[in-house]
Amino acid sequence: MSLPVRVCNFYIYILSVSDCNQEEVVEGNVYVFQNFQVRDSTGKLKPVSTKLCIRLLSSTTIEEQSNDHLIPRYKFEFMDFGDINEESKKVVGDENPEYAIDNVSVGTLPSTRVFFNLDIEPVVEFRNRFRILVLADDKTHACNVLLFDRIVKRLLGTTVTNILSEMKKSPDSGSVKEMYKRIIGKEISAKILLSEGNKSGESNIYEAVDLFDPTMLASSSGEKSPETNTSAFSHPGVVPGIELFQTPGSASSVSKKIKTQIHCGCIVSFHMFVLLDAGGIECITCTKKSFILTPNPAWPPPSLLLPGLPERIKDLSAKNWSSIAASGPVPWRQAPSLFNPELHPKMPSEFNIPTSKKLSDSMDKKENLVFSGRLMNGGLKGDASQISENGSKCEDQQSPYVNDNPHSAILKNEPSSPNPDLTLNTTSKSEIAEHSSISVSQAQPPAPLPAAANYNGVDSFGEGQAQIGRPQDRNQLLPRYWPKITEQELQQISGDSNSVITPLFEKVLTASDAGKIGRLVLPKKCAEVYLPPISNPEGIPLPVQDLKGEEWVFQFRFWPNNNSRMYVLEGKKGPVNTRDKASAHGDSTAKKSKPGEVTAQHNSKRNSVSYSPLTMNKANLADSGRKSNKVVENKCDAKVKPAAKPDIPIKRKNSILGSKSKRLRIENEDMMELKLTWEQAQGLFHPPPNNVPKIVLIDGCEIEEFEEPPIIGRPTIVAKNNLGEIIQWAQCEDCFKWRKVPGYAILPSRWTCSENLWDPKRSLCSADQELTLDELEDLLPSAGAKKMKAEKEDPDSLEALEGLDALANVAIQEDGDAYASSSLHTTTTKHPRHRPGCSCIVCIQPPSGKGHKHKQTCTCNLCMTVKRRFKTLMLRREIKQSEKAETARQKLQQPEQSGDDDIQMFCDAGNSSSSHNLVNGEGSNNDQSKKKLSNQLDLNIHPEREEDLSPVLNSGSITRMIQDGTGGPQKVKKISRSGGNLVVSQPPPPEVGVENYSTDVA
DNA sequence: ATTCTGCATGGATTG
DNA sequence: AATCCATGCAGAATC
Repeated sequence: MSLPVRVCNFYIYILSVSDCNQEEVVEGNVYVFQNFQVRDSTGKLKPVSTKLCIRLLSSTTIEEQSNDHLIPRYKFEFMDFGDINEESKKVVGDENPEYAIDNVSVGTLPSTRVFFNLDIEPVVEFRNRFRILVLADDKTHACNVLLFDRIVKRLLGTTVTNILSEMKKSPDSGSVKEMYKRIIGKEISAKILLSEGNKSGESNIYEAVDLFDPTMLASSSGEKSPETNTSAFSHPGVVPGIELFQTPGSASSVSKKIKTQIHCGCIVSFHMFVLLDAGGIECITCTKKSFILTPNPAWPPPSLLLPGLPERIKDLSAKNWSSIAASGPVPWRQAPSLFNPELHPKMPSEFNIPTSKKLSDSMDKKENLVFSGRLMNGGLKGDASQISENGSKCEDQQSPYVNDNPHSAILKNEPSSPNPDLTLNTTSKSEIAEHSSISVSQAQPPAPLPAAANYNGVDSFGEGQAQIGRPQDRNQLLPRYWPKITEQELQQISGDSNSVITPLFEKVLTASDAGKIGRLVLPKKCAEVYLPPISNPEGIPLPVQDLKGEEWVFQFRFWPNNNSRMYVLEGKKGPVNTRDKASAHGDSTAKKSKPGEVTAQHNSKRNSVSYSPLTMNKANLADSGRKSNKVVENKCDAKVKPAAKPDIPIKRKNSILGSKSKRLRIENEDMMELKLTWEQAQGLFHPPPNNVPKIVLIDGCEIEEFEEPPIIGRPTIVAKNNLGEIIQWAQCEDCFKWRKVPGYAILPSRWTCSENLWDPKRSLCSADQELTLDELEDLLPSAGAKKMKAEKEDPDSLEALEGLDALANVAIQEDGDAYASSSLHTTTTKHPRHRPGCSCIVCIQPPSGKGHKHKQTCTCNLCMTVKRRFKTLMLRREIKQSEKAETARQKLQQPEQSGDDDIQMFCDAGNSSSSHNLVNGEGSNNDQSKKKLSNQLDLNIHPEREEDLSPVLNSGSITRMIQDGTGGPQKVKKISRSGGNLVVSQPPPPEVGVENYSTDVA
């Protein structure tokens, strides 16, 4: 026995241990040898290429050094098999060349005691090189073997290395084909190690531990081919082929593959063929041609789904087949057992073949007809009971599954049981072609399936409606991801198209999904089960078709996360771009198609508040996958248009509050505040004053489009006074008394009597209410009654209304609570950003909610700034707009004309109360007026920017200033609220001549 | 300054 | 305890 022994930092080997107790010497351990001979090495078959060896004597002492970890345990010198085999031929005498080869070969052959750290790159490369995959044939048509170089050398007379070299030199050389011809049709005897399963008849998968060319090694092998009478490659319609490949990762992988004829002259590579039902293999191209005719198409091969195939190939070959090499010649069927996720728990997923498990399970019970199913390459199954030849369980063959995919992890623990669902009573081959790729994948049907259920793409928990497919493996998903779309909805979606939509999963969009970041987190299992497997974090483009047939392209990718993956859809291409352009003006559209349904388009990259289930459908998966990579159809329940930024079609749901996420779980109080209907939410928004909406028609829906952003205010009851003028009745937040305010007034959400600037007599809660109960009742039917009715019908409405106030209040107070209490209108800011050192009003005032109320006489920096700016503003405006002001005054004298709303509004306000006379220009010395104005002013206003605004100083223009928080003419479309069940203040009508709003209602 | 990108974090959920 | 995943965040890239 020869053992490599490390001596003085180089390796020699022990020539003889005959006189020594060799049991003490174990390969891989470190010993201290004493009293031994050193001599020149002899012989050609030696484990290390050193010129010296030692000879152990009876006096040799051996002491193990168990704790010496500084000495490497192994040293490897790699040679090509061909070279070794060549050398082995030169040896004579009692040196057994086979022994030599085995002794230094990789894997777990009987005489091999060489173990590799499989993670070492050279080892991986070595193990993946120089082998030939041969499609052999026996009665089961399911015999695939892997030939190593030594066999190849015997069969072909040359090594795989030489073949590769020749291929490189002359790719079109016919010599390679000639070489193939020499191997095709050969009878090869396989040395089979019968497992217990083989003996009992439970398994027809045999492990070939060695192969022999009977013509060359007949004498050395007493084995007889089990199928000597069967033409090894005689299966009709299948021309046998071989594939020879080298480590793809070592260089440009494609060029290193020797592609060989499979049939009909097609060229395939290892990753591009499909196992035929009847046995044998077929190239992808031909498979595609005949796909529709085959009963059991698998998931579209990755090469069809993934443009970025090379990465997959690389991983596949480098990681998976390496184990094949390690196990020596084994039935090819078993090879993919290396894909056992248990063995490669962190290996990126390569295959997503949900079919494999099911088919494999079933076929296990069918004498391994598993391979008669049309499986994609790799979708194979070995026998878990297979034991490596040396008696130890081959660590690379433990898994019965081929799936090297973490996707398959979901399958690994599932019992292997026959599945009656597998009965393929194909009623329509075309349907099968379109369905089976996913539907067959269900390992455990969610409900007992009818015996011999028709497998036509319609599973049991569908209603059997044609054209509506259901994924059969949804149990792999958490229930919350189960598609919940109804059959009717599916039918609707399918519409006239002949496409079959199979809902795959749904996900309720989270805030981050719908956020402007444009990234949708996919549930891991959903992604791994239904979407093409990806191995590269960059992912793959994933075309998604929306309901209108427009195609989107998301980037389906992942990033590492806690030793796992986080799958996301991000980015977009396609129709969204045009939509972006179309609405790239900051439009914010809210469209009401019908009550309760809203389509929100908000292109300004603001967060959409829409949360909706995202249903991923698989429509014509197989077909689309082959033809256009159109893999997944994205569907939303509501008729929605994709929001600009999330780029995910979304629908608005009434509530998102059921989310499992704690971050989305809002406290009860907040829930109440947010529990409002669309109409109620709309009621919060007051159209910008003096802003005549444009009516636009979108999809047949009238939409009021305003140039100004809406104002969030307190709902009021709109009525008319005895003069027919529009007024509003507002309820005090504190005393609940109703106060009359001008029709144009827009009140803050938390409005109280003290803010009743129009009627000082009733600016205290102690003042009596103008309205009698009867009058109030008269009013309520027109407005409040609706509200009350709504409340009666929906107990939540009251809460919702309260919520409205709260929401409005929040909105109003957001930018400065110090002013909210005394402000008539919410203020917004044009200030783009408040940087450190900014001296704007916002920045110099205390943080929101912490400021004190500023009295009229306050001379703090804030107030002085307000006054100063206001004064400057007024001066500039007065000068510049003097002519228009004159015109305005003229119009003031013609109250019935409402051509200049701003002036009207100003005059109304000015005349409505003697205490609220706004002053033209410098005349704004009335404290209260100033207070009011200051409260209404955009505190960050830049007078220069205001010059193009409303011409004169008036409440309307001021209001506009106040509301113009975003600068330019940002359009805000507001849904027409006519007929809404919530009466809110209407856009301030161009009322004129309202002398005194404190006049009692007639 | 804003957006994009990749990753980290930690609560929620599952096994 | 392990895993999922919603979201935050820092740095890079881009506007």
